[in-house]
Amino acid sequence: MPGTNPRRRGRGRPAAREDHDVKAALLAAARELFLRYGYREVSARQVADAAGVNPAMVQYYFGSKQGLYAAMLAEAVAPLASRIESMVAGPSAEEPDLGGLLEAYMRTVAAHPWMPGLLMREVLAPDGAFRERFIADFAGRFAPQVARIIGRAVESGQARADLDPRLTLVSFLSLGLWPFLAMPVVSRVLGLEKGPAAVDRLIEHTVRLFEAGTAPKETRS
Amino acid sequence: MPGTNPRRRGRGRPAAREDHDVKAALLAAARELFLRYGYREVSARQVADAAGVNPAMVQYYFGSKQGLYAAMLAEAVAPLASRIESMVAGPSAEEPDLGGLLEAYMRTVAAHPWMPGLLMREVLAPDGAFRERFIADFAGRFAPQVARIIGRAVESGQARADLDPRLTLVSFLSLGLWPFLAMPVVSRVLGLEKGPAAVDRLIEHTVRLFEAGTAPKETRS
DNA sequence: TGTACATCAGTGAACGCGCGTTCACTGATGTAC
DNA sequence: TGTACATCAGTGAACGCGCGTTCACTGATGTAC
Repeated sequence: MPGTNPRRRGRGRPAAREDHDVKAALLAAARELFLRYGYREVSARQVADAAGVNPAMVQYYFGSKQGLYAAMLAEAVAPLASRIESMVAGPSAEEPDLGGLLEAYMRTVAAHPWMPGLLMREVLAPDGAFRERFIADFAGRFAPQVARIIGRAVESGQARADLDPRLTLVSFLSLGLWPFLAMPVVSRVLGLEKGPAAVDRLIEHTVRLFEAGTAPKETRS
Repeated sequence: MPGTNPRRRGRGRPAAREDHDVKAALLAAARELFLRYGYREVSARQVADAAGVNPAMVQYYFGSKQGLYAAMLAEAVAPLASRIESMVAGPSAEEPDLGGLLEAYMRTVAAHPWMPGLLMREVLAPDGAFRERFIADFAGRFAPQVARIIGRAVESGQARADLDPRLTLVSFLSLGLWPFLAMPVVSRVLGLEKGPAAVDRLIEHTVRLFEAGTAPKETRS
């Protein structure tokens, strides 16, 4: 009875087990490794090892390493995209609250620590494989919407009249994103603490700076 | 006369030529490729090809691919470091002008387009090979100095009293660095122009936003 | 319910390729006499 | 100045390795009768 001997090398179709979903394990491992270290830095074998799975399963389930990455990315980004969608489509559209929007944005980024790194890698890399798709699906959708919100704030007198909405969006994104990326280094170099309280303080500081920086000139509270 | 026949395969010590400095060619090619695409993305063979040089020359002159990268980096960063050194040690130390400092910082970055990408890659990569050295030589030296300048501005009443100098430095760096990194994408998504005039406008906008954002509350010009 | 068999999930070895690096070797150049 | 030779700059082929991917094969599972 060679087929039923559990000591035999694991060839042939393995017995079904509820706790062993190869595809999901690959996706989870891919998420953990790719989002942290980037596509090029991680080999398909490393992902398979981390998932406890035969390397050939990458091709079996996803066609290629790129296919696995794309599937993982879609899964990871989808909830984020819908969250940002609701942020920019919410009441902000009617009566813009740039400070509130910045805070919501920063809290979203803080809740998804892999986001700045991913964005940097995809935005930055002069010939990243997923750059175009990322721009089309993500940046291209939300950036103009937020720029319009800022424009409305300028028109309604809630923000400084000489503000260029697009440059202000660049400042908005810079202030909200980069700090999270730089935090590990900054906290070492400047002795800043980490943890949720530090994140709260960073967000509070940043929102105040941005609000003061964009407030109309002659207004006082 | 095999040795003097120019058609013979190029073995043996090549005749000296003034216009052919192998080491300098490697450094130049390394600068161009590594600073643009990053260490891991570029192979030593690619650098050698770009330099028009035998791949073994990487080991011959620099010991290893890492050695070549380190030599290139030292050469590229040295003038930049001294420039920043003079910026933070200049009159800013006595009577701080944060807006002026930000403008000088941004102009330096704009003049060295590879700088943000390099910083991102070295700062970002969770286990980049040169991360520690970079922090020790660069970030660790200047960041505390600038934080001190900001602190002095707060004490002297030139900046808002409730400002945390370290968090303000984070905002300072974010505003000054990230836009250059994101510019290629932002200009596509938002239809921003490129070129020196656009850089001027970005810097003017950013300095104004930062100055207004850090200005004391009750002061008016 | 029992049996025959197509399908299905997965294995494990191997493929070709580019990588960083090594190494035996070459002939021009510099130096000593 | 001429000659002998150590040194020096560089060549070109090869090394072992990890990569993404392919492929022949296996035996459990699902289905048809």
